[in-house]
Amino acid sequence: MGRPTLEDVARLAGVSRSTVSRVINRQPGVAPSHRRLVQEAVVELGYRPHLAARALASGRADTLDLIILDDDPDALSANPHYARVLAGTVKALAGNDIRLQIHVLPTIVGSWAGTGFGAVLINVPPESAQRLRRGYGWVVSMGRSAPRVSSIEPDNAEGGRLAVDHLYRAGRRRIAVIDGPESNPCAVQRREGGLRVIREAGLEPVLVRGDFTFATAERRTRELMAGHPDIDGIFACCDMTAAGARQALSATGRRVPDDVAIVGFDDGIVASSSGLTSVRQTVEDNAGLAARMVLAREGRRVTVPVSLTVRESSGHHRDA
Amino acid sequence: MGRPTLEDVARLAGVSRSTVSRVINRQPGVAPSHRRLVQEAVVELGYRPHLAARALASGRADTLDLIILDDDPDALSANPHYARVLAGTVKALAGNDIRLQIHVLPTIVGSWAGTGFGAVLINVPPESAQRLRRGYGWVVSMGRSAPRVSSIEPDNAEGGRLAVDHLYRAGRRRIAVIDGPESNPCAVQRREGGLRVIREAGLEPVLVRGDFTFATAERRTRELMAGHPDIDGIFACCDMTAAGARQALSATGRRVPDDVAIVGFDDGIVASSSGLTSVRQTVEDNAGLAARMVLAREGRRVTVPVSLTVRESSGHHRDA
DNA sequence: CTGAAAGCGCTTACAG
DNA sequence: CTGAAAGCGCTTACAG
Repeated sequence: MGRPTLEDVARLAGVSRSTVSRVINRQPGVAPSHRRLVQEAVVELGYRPHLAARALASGRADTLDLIILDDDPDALSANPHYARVLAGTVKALAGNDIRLQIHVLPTIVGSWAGTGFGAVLINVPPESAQRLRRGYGWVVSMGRSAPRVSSIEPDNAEGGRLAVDHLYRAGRRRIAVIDGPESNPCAVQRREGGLRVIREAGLEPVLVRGDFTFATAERRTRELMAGHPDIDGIFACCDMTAAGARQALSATGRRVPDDVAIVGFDDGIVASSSGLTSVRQTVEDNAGLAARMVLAREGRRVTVPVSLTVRESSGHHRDA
Repeated sequence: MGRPTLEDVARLAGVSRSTVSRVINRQPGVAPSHRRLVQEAVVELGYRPHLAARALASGRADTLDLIILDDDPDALSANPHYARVLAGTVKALAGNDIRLQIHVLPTIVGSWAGTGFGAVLINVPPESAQRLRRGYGWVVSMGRSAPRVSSIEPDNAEGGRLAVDHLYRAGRRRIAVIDGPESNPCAVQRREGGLRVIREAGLEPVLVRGDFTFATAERRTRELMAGHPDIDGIFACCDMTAAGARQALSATGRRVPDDVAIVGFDDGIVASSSGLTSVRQTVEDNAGLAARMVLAREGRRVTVPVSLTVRESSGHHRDA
């Protein structure tokens, strides 16, 4: 007999399809007694709305959009950070019969008429996020955004502090910070958190401009070590940057961590598979929460705690 | 005025909606003259089918399923290989208005009634693939599968040969191979390709049982080096395995590549971000091709060439 | 607060 | 080979 329909629920509850529809969609203006009857019928039949039908009737799609701003069209495979976002979103949507529409774009042009439930935004600058919010009705940004845009972000500044504090405690006194894109609030907060600790310790920070890519980090670290051969600690504002820095150090004959200790940020696969000390952020959980916030139309700004995972790159002792 | 509908096309072409539907869906039994009229109208109006409506009317979904078999529910973020598959699929589907339904499961239980266009299979053993093929109507397996299941795979045996040959040419004579799950045809072929080269060189191979995970590789490599301290080269059948091996070597005081050279397989982010020599397979392209094969109902078995990317872990010389 | 009815844009027997 | 018609499972004015 196939899956139960609205009609089945209506019949069992002894009301009209309209009423059932209203209850399902949490619309106001339904007598509490009817509401209860419908809810019971839904449970009894195990009813779940047919999303394609809803999409057709309502004109909106049964879709959650994931919008990733990145110049690299292959970013999804090149940057494991996105994979974590995707993983978290997929997990949050599991069983919900909601489809994910993934967009990887270099930039947001014009205005979008989002046709689905809404969108989760990655690396989208505040102004664009604002526009998308209007087009979509509902968006949640990963990382702080414009005032009226919901967001969820790790405690970036605290992460920066943890990283540099760790380097300092390990005895490092010439510490460089490699930051990320100036347009990325996360990158800026991490840098500032790190720089503050360096200054508070009475040290002179060395700042290197990064862009969250391996290649740039590698090049800039070579330049850094040429100009400041006494650097003994590096805080990189993401793991890819840390990996690039390590590559440059190794290529120029420095030992890690003996000569230079490195701490990254993300604690993703790049860090865990290569012994990189890193600030841990729960990307998967954050993305899952963002997705759920979109679906539930929740508007708020969440900051998530971070921690430090210590590995070999900052001097974790060997066990044999 | 909104997007054009079937009705609009029918009116412009001067035929019925039924006829238009038949042309759109490439069904036989339409007069060539009518077919042309419809096609012209489609182009003129820029008509594209409303997939939710089609899904509702036909009972099938506008969806491509991606089925990943993995014991780890977080595999999507833990293993960057899947991210590459996802990236390739998303790219192939871009602009097609087709949604991706992603499933990460420990095992395939019972029979599935696939409701969408079909499925791309990752790590699905032949018998299950066979069943899914029936349920879905159309599937394509990443990696060789049952006789009647279409597949696309890298030239695994050749990759194994390339890897070991490279170690041999670098002067390594005590070479170990860490393989993958016995149930995974890719893993088996890589191992056999590598072992053959070792034997052909008149050497005695050392085989280590792996499972494509970092943790197992780390543990087994410790055991390996305890039992065979003279090992000077390791071919690991995937990058995660290579990373685990390297971790174990470093933890037990061996230098890479000076004491032991390592070659992995995949050449994904784990390899490129940490100087790991690896056999390159074009996962993204392969996955994209698989997706397109499902949509086009193409049935064939494709083998894709591989190559070797040499980095520090096998003795690539330093540049400064 | 409630329901009858039209309609979303397609597909698919069915009759011809 | 073709078209009129029913129907997929919902939503949403509209009237009451």
